[in-house]
Amino acid sequence: LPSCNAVLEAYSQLGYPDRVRLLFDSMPERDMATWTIVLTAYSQLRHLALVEDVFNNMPFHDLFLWTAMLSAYSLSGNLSKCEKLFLSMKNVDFVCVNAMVTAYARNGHLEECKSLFDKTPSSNLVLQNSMLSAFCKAGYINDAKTLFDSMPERDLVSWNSILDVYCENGDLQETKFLFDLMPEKSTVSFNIMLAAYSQGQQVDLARKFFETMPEWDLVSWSTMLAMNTHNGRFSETIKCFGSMALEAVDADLVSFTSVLLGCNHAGDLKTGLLIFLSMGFDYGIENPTKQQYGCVIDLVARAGYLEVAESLILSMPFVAE
RNA sequence: GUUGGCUCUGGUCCAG
Repeated sequence: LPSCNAVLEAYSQLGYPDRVRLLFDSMPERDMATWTIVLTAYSQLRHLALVEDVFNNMPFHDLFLWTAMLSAYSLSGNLSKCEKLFLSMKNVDFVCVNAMVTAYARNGHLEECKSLFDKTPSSNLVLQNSMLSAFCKAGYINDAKTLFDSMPERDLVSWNSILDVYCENGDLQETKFLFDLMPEKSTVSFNIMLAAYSQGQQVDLARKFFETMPEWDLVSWSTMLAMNTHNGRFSETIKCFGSMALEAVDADLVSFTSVLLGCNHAGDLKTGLLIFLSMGFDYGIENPTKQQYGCVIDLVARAGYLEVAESLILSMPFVAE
């Protein structure tokens, strides 16, 4: 059973919800861990109905499962259900309180977030990191800095969070200063620094910095794609998209959006269509969003193929506006 | 003496 669960969790982390489902259905016995893994897998899909179904059909509930459910409500924007569940819980621990703190922050309720944080007797590192990130999201730079400075210990997440505060605030100098000061760095740290250059309109510096990065993940590439598109450097966007494939980093919905926007701005119908089709055929992205359909329809229509544009509109999986 | 839950980074259309 533990090994089954481990495989189940691996499928979930790799993003294979279908396999999670298949394995789950075929498992002869299941324990609490099994259910929690499945619930978490579904909640990452943002498919709340499915998650609630699992939760309600559970024979037993424990703290882990409740926390996973809190997180599911939080991710899907159901703050009131989240809060209700939290208040109904008899025992809570740090992980669970932290999930609730994050839920408030994620859904724009900084007051409640801060209040729960302050109310929690002995804070810990993760909780403080969540609060840091909450201040960042709300643009409370000074509160973030005060908290960061007062923390008895800091880990990589703390540093990345405070780095992001200055990056989001558009303070390139301070971001760079902190970045150089960091005791250790991860790809996330590099990605934040890259975003700071990009936000500061320092396209050339960003490009240079990108070259020096120890490794690139999907976020690094997406940041570059978006930057090139925003600055009207369409050929760079396409070049980037090609390099990304060469590095075997699979583009996702976010990175495709930047590329399609680039095609749109450049009025490159041929490339836009190729990319749009490749998204489904080669990358298995079956659910283009309105924004992506919008790019392609715009391109097609501007090129004068009004009938094609019309049939595209009719083929969309949602109602046209 | 590790089978499961929480914290950090990317596109933001539409609307206004």
